[in-house]
Amino acid sequence: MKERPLSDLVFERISLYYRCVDSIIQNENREYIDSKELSRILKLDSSLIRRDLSLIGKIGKRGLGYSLGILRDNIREFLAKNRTWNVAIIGMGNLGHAILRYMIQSKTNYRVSRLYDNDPAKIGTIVENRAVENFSSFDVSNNIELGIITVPASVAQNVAGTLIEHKVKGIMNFAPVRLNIPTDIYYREIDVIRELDILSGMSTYYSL
Amino acid sequence: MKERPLSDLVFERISLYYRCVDSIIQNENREYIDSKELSRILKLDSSLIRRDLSLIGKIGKRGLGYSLGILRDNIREFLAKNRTWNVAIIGMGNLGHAILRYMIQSKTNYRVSRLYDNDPAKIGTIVENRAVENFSSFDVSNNIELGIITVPASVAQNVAGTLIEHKVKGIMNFAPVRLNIPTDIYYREIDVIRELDILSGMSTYYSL
DNA sequence: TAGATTGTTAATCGATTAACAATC
DNA sequence: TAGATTGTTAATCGATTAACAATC
Repeated sequence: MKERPLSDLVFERISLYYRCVDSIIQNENREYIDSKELSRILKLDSSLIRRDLSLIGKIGKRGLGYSLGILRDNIREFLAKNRTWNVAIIGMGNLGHAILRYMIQSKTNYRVSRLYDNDPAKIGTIVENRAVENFSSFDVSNNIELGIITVPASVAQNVAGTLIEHKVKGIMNFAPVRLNIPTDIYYREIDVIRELDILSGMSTYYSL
Repeated sequence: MKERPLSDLVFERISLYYRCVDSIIQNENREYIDSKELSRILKLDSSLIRRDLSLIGKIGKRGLGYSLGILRDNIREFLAKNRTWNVAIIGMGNLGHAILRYMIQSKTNYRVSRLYDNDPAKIGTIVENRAVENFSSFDVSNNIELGIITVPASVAQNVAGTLIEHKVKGIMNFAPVRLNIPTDIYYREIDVIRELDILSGMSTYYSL
């Protein structure tokens, strides 16, 4: 494995460029966009955008900017969005349900192919055409590459342990706890309450 | 208003300390924790933790560490979690519903006091004891301080415009689009698909 | 007191921005 | 060609880490 020459921040921004470029292609009929306009839309320095994009390749045209189509295709390849990724959701409470439905309607390259829970009342039920399975039957042969954890905080580390054993490539955790994940498995955490704490904290601090 | 001496990163970490300390208080019966142990749990340098906490006050005890109770109380005050914040959710699709239920069950200092949508079929329905209101009737007198946007990307900026007019303090946006928000209103964005893109992008890049 | 850990300043590191030669 | 914008390197800025005096 490569050492880590690119920080998480770079991937965060590149995924942002993708979303932005894709949206422009969907909504406008244009050929090119330059780093100055991307800078205006995304509020990032145009130098930073050019440097980030140059990591993907020399995909710009000097004097013109970036072809929107070429830009989208190259970022898509860089982010490995040209293929389908199999995703499992572990924890079929409200949040798990909502994420499942959201992902179905979003029509992305992520396929939620398995649903898990450990509640006997939920196991075997069908949600959006998928049977909820017992998490203890989680297996490599499922071909799951990404796991979305939507279980309570108290059991999230255990769930992560199983995902790690089965060598998923990435884990997205919605439980309000920092999980211990080996560095070769990529990890993201989303905590809505913490986000609200940040908003209320900043707003209070700066209004004093 | 103060200039911005503290970056968003500081607030992100302080909210993390709160979650961690609160969880230890709930689950263990201990008096003190030191920066070295917090460092181990959160994987942040202990110097950074001490510097962050010193922004809140001289709340540690040299030789001993930090009293968990004092630590929690001080962070709670710093983040303005000692009082209830009135929150509105705009967009009562799957995600809006899930967030509402999640927030009710989490028993936090955030009260979801208003629900909005613009779909006539939803307006007037009752969800978790709250009537869904027409967003065009959104009003300052509602006393809403934080808005959670769970509408489609195409209308998110419009919704934000109304929230801005009514001077909410903070906006949390789940729509996959970067919103234009004045700097005196605090803004956070959560995009599940982008998070998956980051995971798959990092995992692919580093496995080459 | 001796041992330990904080609070804080100085040093380092890494990320962003500015500048500009290359080139479409 | 002239004008414009990229791609890239050097300069700057800001965040993190190391070090240590203060002190519980």
